[in-house]
Amino acid sequence: MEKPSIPKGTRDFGPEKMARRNFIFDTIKETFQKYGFMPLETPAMENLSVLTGKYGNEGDQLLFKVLNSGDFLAKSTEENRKDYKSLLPDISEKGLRYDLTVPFARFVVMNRNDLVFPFKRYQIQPVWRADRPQKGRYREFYQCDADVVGTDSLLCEAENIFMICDVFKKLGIKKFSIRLNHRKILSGISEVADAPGKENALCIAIDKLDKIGEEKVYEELAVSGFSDKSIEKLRPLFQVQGNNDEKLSQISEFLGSSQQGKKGVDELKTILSLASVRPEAMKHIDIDLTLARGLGYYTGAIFEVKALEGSISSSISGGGRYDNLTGVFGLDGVSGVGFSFGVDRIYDVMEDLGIFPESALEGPKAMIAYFEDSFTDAFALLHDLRHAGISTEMYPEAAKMKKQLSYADKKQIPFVIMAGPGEFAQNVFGLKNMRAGSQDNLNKEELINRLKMQ
RNA sequence: GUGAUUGUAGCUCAGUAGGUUAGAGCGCCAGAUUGUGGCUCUGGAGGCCGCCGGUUCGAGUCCGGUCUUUCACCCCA
Repeated sequence: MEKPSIPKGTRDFGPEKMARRNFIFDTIKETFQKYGFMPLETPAMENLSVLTGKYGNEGDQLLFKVLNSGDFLAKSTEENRKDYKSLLPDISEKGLRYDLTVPFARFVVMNRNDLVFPFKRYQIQPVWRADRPQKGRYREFYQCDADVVGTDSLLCEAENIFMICDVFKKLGIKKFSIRLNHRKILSGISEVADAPGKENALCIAIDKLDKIGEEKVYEELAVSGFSDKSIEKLRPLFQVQGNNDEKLSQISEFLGSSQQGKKGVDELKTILSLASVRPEAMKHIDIDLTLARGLGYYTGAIFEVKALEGSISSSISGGGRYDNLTGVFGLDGVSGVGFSFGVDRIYDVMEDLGIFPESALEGPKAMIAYFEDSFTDAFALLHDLRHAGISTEMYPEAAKMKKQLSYADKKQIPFVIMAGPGEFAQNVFGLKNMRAGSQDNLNKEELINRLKMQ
């Protein structure tokens, strides 16, 4: 006998975990819908032509490829078999989706004539990456994306911030910070540092600030080819402090005449002023010039969310604006803004804080415990209870009372209805509250009404 | 992709210097209690010691490989 196993970096989710995960998913879904987003699902597999080249060289390596069916090897040429890169197109033309954004862009392009723009969609599906697993990093994980495409309005950014606040409030995560920055400010910074073309290297280095410290960032910049002079010009950047308005005026000064930078600052000011209609949301927003976010396609405001309580410090949500999402698929000029919740990490944060509500358990409300002689009567009562909308089950066989109650206990079913022949004859049932250990005698109607109210 | 690390019962983990029959706690099953779960007591089941190969009279223990786990880097949610 071979011991069963699951692939590296994948997980099973048992009933308790699913109850908790569904609580998170449902909360996010409700919020997305409340803000007018419509659901979308795309296939697990995409054609490799859709996926490759969208995530950089690193990304292509992390794509799971799907082998063609049939005798694919026969179709390959001797020449191509020499190394795997040239062989690949012969043996694989499909891959598992790597994120939800690229399939979404593909969908928008394919359906551009039928969609109502601005188009708002949300999408909650698993994605796959052939990465090496680590703490909080899996080869299969869920993304919860919401994007709106076809408008430049900064209202969207403000709404994203509100959605984040709504979701975390509902989940019970009270202390979190939404770090906000702007890609054009970062461009402006690289202009000021006389290194206009090196924006990416600048972002990668700056993004590591809280992880490796200021001096190491300078070292990294030097390695990436920044001159000492450039680095020296960057120093004031790390001295920026104060509240959000103060930070923005300092960075405005730092950026001087940079047109790019000025536009970024102006946009952030607008977003802040829009967000100010909800003062409690403003408390979470934190302008942070060192926030870079890796994804290459962002061009406008970017933001990232971290929990400030508990021991999980990685980001639990994030997003930003992109000017040309669909350009690679031949549709230019579609601007959009989107963000995503990291469900796995939100789960970890909530577990760490012990804030999952008990109602997240998705078991039945009641169980009927009965005896051999009352099997048929119990089965009929079961139907009546379900018909009244009460989630109920009965133990499938007339086992010993101890066994039936123990089953209810383990499944954390809150109520057990004691229903033997005597009970049915007199229409008086024992309703046992498993939590309290107490028991009341009720007739069928009272029983149903009582359980409905619970 | 680079460098480490882990693997013993369903779970968490002991296992002395290589030496008969591999242990504990929790969980599971049964009974004490024939119509009442949790608590207690008694008993029981359950292990190719990750897998393959090597060293040895003898390997859970030492060596090599492989898979897996965890961690750092790269990158990322």
